[in-house]
Amino acid sequence: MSSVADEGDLTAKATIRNAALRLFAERGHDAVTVREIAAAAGVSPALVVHHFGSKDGLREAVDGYAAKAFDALFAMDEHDLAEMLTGGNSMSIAEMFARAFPHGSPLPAYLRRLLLVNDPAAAALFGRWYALTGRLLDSMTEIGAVRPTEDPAVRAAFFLVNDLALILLRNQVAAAIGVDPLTPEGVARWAKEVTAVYTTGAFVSAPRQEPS
Amino acid sequence: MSSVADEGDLTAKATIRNAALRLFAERGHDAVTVREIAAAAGVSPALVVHHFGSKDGLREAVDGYAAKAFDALFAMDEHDLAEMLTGGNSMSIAEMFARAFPHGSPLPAYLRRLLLVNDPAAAALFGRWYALTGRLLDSMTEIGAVRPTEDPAVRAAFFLVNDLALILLRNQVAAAIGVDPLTPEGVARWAKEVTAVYTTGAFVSAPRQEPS
DNA sequence: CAGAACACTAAACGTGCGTACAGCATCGGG
DNA sequence: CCCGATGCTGTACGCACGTTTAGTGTTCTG
Repeated sequence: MSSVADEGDLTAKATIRNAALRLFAERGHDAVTVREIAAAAGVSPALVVHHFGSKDGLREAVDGYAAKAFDALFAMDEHDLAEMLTGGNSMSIAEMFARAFPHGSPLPAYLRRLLLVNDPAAAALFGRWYALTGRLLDSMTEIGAVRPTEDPAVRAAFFLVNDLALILLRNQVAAAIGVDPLTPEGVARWAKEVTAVYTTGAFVSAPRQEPS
Repeated sequence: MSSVADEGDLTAKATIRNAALRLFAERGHDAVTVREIAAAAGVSPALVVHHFGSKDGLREAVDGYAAKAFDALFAMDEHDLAEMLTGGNSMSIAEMFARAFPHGSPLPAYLRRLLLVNDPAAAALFGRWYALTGRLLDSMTEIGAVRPTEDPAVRAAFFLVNDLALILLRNQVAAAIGVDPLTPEGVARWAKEVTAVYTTGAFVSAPRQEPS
């Protein structure tokens, strides 16, 4: 009853939404109770229902809020596309995540939930990012910055999936290489190696492709 | 009461475990009830508790079963390591998944769940696969099949993560490129493009690395 | 300044959950 | 032949969940 003002001057509704976003991202929708969300937001459970109609309504509100945040990222993406083509310093989705969301933001983890639970909203997001990746690679191929390929669909999916993998497996990668790959230091170290592989390759030559 | 024999000559206990594995993989532990598992296995809910003690006991049994399946994959991995080095036809984890698990197996989806919820078993699995990837790349570097890198830790993580991403984002990739990447046809198409990028790169040159 | 609208709470309700318990067949060993 | 063990079911219990309801201040508005 006193921690409503914990998050600055946010309204109680926004506080509830933020608490739900964080808890949903950490543990999944099913594992979080309305009472927990209310406690985390410092309000009564009934107020959650009062503002959002039901737990599922809250879920939809959180989904919409996250989608808007990701769309903002997407718009920035579109805007920087031309700059990327001319400037030459490419930027991955993971890099944009690291830049756009301050350390500790629950949004990367929420995206992970969405993608791995086969949420339709995440499928739409993936589709848009896939289309963008394809367009970007096409443009870069036209200007000679990227080698042509027989299978541009798979190449675009490969690039996108590699990028998202860093968000999906963030914790495991952090444990493996000793630095969180979504921090500025981590993303720099990661991008350096990835750029090297994407530019010159890693395998020296291909002795054979398929045995039979 | 009659579908116990639906899965051949399996015992009821194994039938329950399989049903739980499939349901857990599809919808997550929390979203599946003991009554659903029992119905899917064609037994009474009480029998689930009788055989596994509790829902959590069932979860542990399923985890152990899945871990054994993944360990078998891992052993095959170790065995094929030398062959890979000499034969030259490299094999990704995703390829081994496609080979080892027949179409429709719930195990890929279960691995996805394990990684999603930051299960310690999944962390251990990731750690072992990461070590294996690092060893493999080291060996291949020694014999001149892979270019040396300043940051072998990140390179190993990059390769592993790209591989796992195909399992994690299987559905989205299937929707994007029009073929399930964990089927023989899909994995062949995917591997061809990935090998090309890993061998010759995709970017023509690197104009700049980091602006400031 | 009356009164509607709004933000919010305490308490309770009904449902579906995991689980416990008692009992019923079937069967192998003394 | 019996009898403990095993596999399995029907029923019921207690609890935690999402949600409802009734009510209390507090704030806009005419």
